[in-house]
Amino acid sequence: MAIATRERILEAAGRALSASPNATVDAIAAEARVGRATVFRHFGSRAGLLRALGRRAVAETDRATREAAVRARTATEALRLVTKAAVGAGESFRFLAAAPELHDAPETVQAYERQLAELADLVEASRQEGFIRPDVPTAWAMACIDGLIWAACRAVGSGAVGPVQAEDLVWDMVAGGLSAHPAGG
Amino acid sequence: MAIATRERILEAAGRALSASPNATVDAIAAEARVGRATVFRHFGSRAGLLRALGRRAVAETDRATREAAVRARTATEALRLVTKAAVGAGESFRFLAAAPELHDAPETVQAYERQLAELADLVEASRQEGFIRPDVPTAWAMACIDGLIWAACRAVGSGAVGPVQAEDLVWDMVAGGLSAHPAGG
DNA sequence: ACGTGGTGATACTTTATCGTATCATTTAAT
DNA sequence: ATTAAATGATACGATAAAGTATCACCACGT
Repeated sequence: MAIATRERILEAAGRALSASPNATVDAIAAEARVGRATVFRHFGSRAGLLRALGRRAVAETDRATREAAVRARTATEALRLVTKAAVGAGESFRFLAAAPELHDAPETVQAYERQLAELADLVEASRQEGFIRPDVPTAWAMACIDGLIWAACRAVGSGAVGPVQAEDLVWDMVAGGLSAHPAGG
Repeated sequence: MAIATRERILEAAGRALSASPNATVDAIAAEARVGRATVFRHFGSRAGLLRALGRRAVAETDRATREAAVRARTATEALRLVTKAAVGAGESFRFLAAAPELHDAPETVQAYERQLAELADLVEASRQEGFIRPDVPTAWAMACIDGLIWAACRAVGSGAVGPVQAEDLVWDMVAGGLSAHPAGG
């Protein structure tokens, strides 16, 4: 059951760390119903566990992004699908942004920056299609999307809105606030 | 120079903790150009320092909110002024939301919840004035405002946008995404 | 000049958590 | 049934940070 155990630890770590970013290995092991030693056997160290979580988040985001790119016929539609996908998946690893351990993991940092660059390209392309308004800085558009995804994840987590509704609400905000044609998408 | 030292420590703590939420007392003292012992003399413990920061944030937010309420003639205008004020001041103590030490400080938690309730009242009143659309849940409106303030603070911090521009951008998003009359405010 | 209060520096204790080692126990494959 | 691998429990050592105690120093008012 090596693989299952490993996966169980990763998911438990996600839960524990999003509840409190300084969760100890002990707490994570308890959350996973696993001995503390097993965590070290699988990941070597706490930092190793964090790195594994980072890799997982990057891979999952890439998968969702690729799927969106395949389905979408316009950049704007891709932007919408990517945003929605991020709302759905974001809650699982959104806490990683606050993990100082990952700032020292060049692998994860590079992948994250690549994803940001891809998102910037998407925003630019959507602007070319006339969706994003010319007067909105790309950096601000990206910050907004990020902040709204964050807000949606938190709202879902606290039960204020449902998971499916949250995706629509985020895109409504993006379309209303950043677009010249609020109805579009 | 007791008062000046205390204030200097508080501001240094704000900088250090927003840079990395686990900053040690040692790092905070260094940032304040102060001996580590002095920090303990003034605040007793690390948790005491965090509590003092929390009280400070609550007081500052209250002050800004009251000032906005005095100036504004409508709830919508008050919402706009409060939002802008939060963008301006938020960067100083936004990191406190991630401080687990404060979740155990009932005083700060209560004050924060009171402020959230006041914001909810403001959103409701603005809805009555026809600004916030009827179909937007109040909880989502508040989450959005929070997320956008967060985004603006980060964008300002990274230098992507200027501090004054950020306030306008946030309100543009709120007006465009949550309002029936995007021009208003 | 003198004493007082605030400060810096330093050494020390305590505590929490990481990480390692060990061994008995369970689980899965053959 | 036997064996190898994975696991749980536990104990241990190492380290980093919190918190305490002490002493020398400086600034300031009288």
